[in-house]
Amino acid sequence: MNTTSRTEENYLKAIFQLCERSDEPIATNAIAQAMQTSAASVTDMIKKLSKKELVHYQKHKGVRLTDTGNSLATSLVRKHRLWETFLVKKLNFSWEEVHEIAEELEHIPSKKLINRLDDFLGNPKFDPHGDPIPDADGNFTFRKQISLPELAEGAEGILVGVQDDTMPFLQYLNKFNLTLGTKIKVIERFAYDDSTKIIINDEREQILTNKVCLNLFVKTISI
Amino acid sequence: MNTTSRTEENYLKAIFQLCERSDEPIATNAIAQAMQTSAASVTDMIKKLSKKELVHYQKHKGVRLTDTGNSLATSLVRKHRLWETFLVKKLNFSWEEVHEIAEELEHIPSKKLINRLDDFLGNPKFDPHGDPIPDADGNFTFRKQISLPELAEGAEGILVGVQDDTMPFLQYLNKFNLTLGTKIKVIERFAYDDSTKIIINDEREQILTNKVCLNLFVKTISI
DNA sequence: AAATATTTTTAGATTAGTCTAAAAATACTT
DNA sequence: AAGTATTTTTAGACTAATCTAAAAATATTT
Repeated sequence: MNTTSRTEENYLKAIFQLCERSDEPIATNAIAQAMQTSAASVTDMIKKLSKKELVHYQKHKGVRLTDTGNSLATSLVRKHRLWETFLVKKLNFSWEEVHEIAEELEHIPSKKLINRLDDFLGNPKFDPHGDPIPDADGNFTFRKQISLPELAEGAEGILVGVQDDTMPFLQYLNKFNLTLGTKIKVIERFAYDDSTKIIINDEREQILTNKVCLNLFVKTISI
Repeated sequence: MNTTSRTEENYLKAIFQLCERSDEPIATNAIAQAMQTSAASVTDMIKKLSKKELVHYQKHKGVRLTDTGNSLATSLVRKHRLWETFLVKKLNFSWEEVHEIAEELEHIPSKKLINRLDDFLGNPKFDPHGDPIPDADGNFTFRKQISLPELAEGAEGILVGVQDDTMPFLQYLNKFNLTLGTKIKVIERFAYDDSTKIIINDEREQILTNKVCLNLFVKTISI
């Protein structure tokens, strides 16, 4: 049988996501943590995926996705992000609450379904979180993260990282609810003192000094 | 745990559907046939569902759904039919090809999702096959089948049965592609000879004699 | 009502995915 | 480089859902 179970799919996706940040092979323990399961279970599953040639694996050396494994995982990400877009744009869900439902929907197998959904949504390039949606061939625009001062006036972005990761700075951010994933819209830049007026999560206005802005990385959203 | 697995859900739905046509308790074998599995597996599952109080069961006496079992099955039917409607009305699937996909989608658990989908579709009362869609409380209009002459001019129906089931008649119907599930729209009735002009599947016009019409049962569609 | 046929249930095995506990391999520390 | 700590793998067991084959219960026929 050349079919993948829901569980196998979830493992593939977890590995895919762990690959995104590093080119190193992925450790058993890292997968166990991501999947909320034991290292022993992960080893079992890795062997199975390896036999199916979905991952490259040598004992004690971690795993990498094969090309088939990678394209399978990419198609899961495509489905996940298209369904999220559907939930937000058509069913009026807020973009914090869609993840869990999309985790389910992404396992619906029909290729025709997902391509029709893609068309129905107008072939969006990015999902409501600002993450790129792979097209039917698995290609997607990599959107590099930029620092907040590079974000144009009027543009929106998602907070995805910080330069300065010392406690005082992180505490400062927390005070203003500037947590990872927060949506930031640049309202205006003031040349006088280089400060920037933003709106946080479409709700609250806030002024940030240039020093703070330089330490924030965002991904732009263009829906 | 008060949660039902995908497999349990499929059994409940099968039992529900077998209940629809008869008030008798459902036989193990009937379920086995519907589920394409062995009678032994059915007995195992029945015991499990009985322990969960989703079915009433006595050995060798067949099963019935309990109230909870029934409302669970009803909510599956609701989901199935709403997703089918979505696929046909929004994603332009033809209504023969949606069943299989809806079999998957009906297991997505979120109540909020299905209610939003219902609203998005304009709270339809019937699915593309003409079957009634239960509302959020599990109530649905029972639509009795009528013979074709009872269907008003301009109205549409789905062919669901025949009175005369002799070979010559069935062959006659086949020649005109009047198979079960065919969509029939009444264009005009001619008093002169009691014949009826219909459109078959939105495609082909056809004239039927009264004798033929009297032998056809349809369910009306009101979308 | 006895014999036969059918249906349903039990018994015991199988597979996928998981677990814990112990063994083996690798990595770190001094 | 030797000893300790950590990570990974193996071994063996568990659960859900299934299977086949045999036993038990019910239904049908003569």
